[in-house]
Amino acid sequence: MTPTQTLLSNLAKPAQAFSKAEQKVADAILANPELTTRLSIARLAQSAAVSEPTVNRFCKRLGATGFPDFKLKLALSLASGARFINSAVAEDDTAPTFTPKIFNASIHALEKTRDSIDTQLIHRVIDEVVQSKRIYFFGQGNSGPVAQDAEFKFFRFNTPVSAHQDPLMQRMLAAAAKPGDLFVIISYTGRTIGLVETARLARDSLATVISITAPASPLARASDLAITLDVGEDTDEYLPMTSRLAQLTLLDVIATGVTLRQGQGHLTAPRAH
Amino acid sequence: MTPTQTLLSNLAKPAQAFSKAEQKVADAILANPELTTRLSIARLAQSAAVSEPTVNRFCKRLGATGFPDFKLKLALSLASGARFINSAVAEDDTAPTFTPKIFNASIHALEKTRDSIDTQLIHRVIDEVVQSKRIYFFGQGNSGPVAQDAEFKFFRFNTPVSAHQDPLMQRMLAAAAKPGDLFVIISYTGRTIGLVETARLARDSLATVISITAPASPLARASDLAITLDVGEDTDEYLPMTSRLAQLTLLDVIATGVTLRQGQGHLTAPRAH
DNA sequence: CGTATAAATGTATTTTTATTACATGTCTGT
DNA sequence: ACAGACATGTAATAAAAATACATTTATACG
Repeated sequence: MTPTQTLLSNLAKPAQAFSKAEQKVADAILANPELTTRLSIARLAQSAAVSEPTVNRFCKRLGATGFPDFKLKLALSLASGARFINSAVAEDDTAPTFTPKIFNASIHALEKTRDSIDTQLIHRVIDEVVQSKRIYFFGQGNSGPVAQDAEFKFFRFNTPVSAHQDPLMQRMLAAAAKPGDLFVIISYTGRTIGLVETARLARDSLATVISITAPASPLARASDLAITLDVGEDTDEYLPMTSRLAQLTLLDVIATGVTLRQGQGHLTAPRAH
Repeated sequence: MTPTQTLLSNLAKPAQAFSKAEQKVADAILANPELTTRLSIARLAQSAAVSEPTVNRFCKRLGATGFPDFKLKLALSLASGARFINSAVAEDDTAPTFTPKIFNASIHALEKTRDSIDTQLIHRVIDEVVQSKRIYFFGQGNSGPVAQDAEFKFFRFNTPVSAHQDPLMQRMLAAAAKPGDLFVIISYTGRTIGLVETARLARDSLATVISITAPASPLARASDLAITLDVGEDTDEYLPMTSRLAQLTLLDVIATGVTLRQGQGHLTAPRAH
């Protein structure tokens, strides 16, 4: 998905073994990356106080075929907000520094999701939603609020809808499911045993199960349709989960799709609170 | 914010009064925009079957200073998915077209929020959170799930925390508040009378009230500290609310700030479901 | 319908920009 | 201190883009 946009982050990495002159080039670029994308090799060389071939070699070392290609990749990496991505929140961060980092992490998660969504699958999910007689949104833990948010969103349609966070209640509802019921199960990991069993129960009762979960997870396999979100590893110690946002937006997409399908419009319902 | 990235959309617009040769150029670019960003003016001219100066003039007509600048802007507009930005969801949209639109709207909301956040205020909010003995998150309707999400997030800290969506319960808790209690009230409009009264009640009981709400709203005025989010007008008929995402991310920011302040780390708590 | 005029497009040239080849310098290890 | 490798710069070459200008094509008007 996201291509070779590690450029800027590579640049900033202190681990990079740059030679003296190359470090000067890196510094000059970092001083004003935006500007650099519009500079000629001669001007950049001048502002870094090195020769033109040094700049050229620098570009090639970073994986570009030449200076113009480098500028292109730099511009791309700037556009995608990559300057903060990968930049973990550190112990010594303060509000002005970690705030944009967290927002950028969220933005990045949405961009990644946007670029990896299978729209054909979305189409089929919308089909199922439109055809269903009853919709249940299930989520546990962090995904609970997401399910509840979905309930609010889908409340506008004619189909009865409810959200449930309690595992026991989920299980009971799944066991009592009827054909025409649609269960939308939201789980980041897709490995919560209770939810997987609930999905199986619901399918055994001939209801339809759609999950929003991790690729190749047990839950995904146990579902009729699985929208898989690979938001990223959330490896970073201080960065909070961004998966919720992707899940929420995905549900926005589905709700919008249903609205359009029904041709009756009006997601512009009252918007209190 | 988002700069002059209307380039691609301008290109595709049939209304554009291009001359014959220029239309050929536009077609050639549209046929493969990605590739075009790496082409020389000579090659593009060749593939469009026009002369090089025609391409150059074409670029200038579209607001670029020349061909390289044009390529740069084109690349930027591709990277940011700008082909969909500004484009409202329309009746005849299908999954492949409205999906990126909705994601872009969400991304845009986060970008806007990121760029308008008062980090000094965030700093003070973090102070309050750290000093509090007890935290309540209140939200009604669409903000209910946000409050609940916050509860999950703040659960990791030592301070007792709970989220409440029921207006009556909110009111009761506010009336029974004690100094050292912190009420975080989330409301998009900031005009829900119940919530405003709840805020007053809590302050009368000498508790601290922080709101995440609309600028210059009654709730903002009734709070000790108000983080105001002006996400935008949500004017578009089919685009769903994006404010929740901004609220959620903002709470992420605060939680991260608290974690850093406590110097004990570990937002990397178990991440099930 | 033809001519004048303006607009559009192309050709040839110049200028700018990027790359390459090669020479010089600088560091490393013995 | 010196051989060798590596880094950097100088100068020449090649490529790309922009410009000036010529030619063609369209348009308006008598």
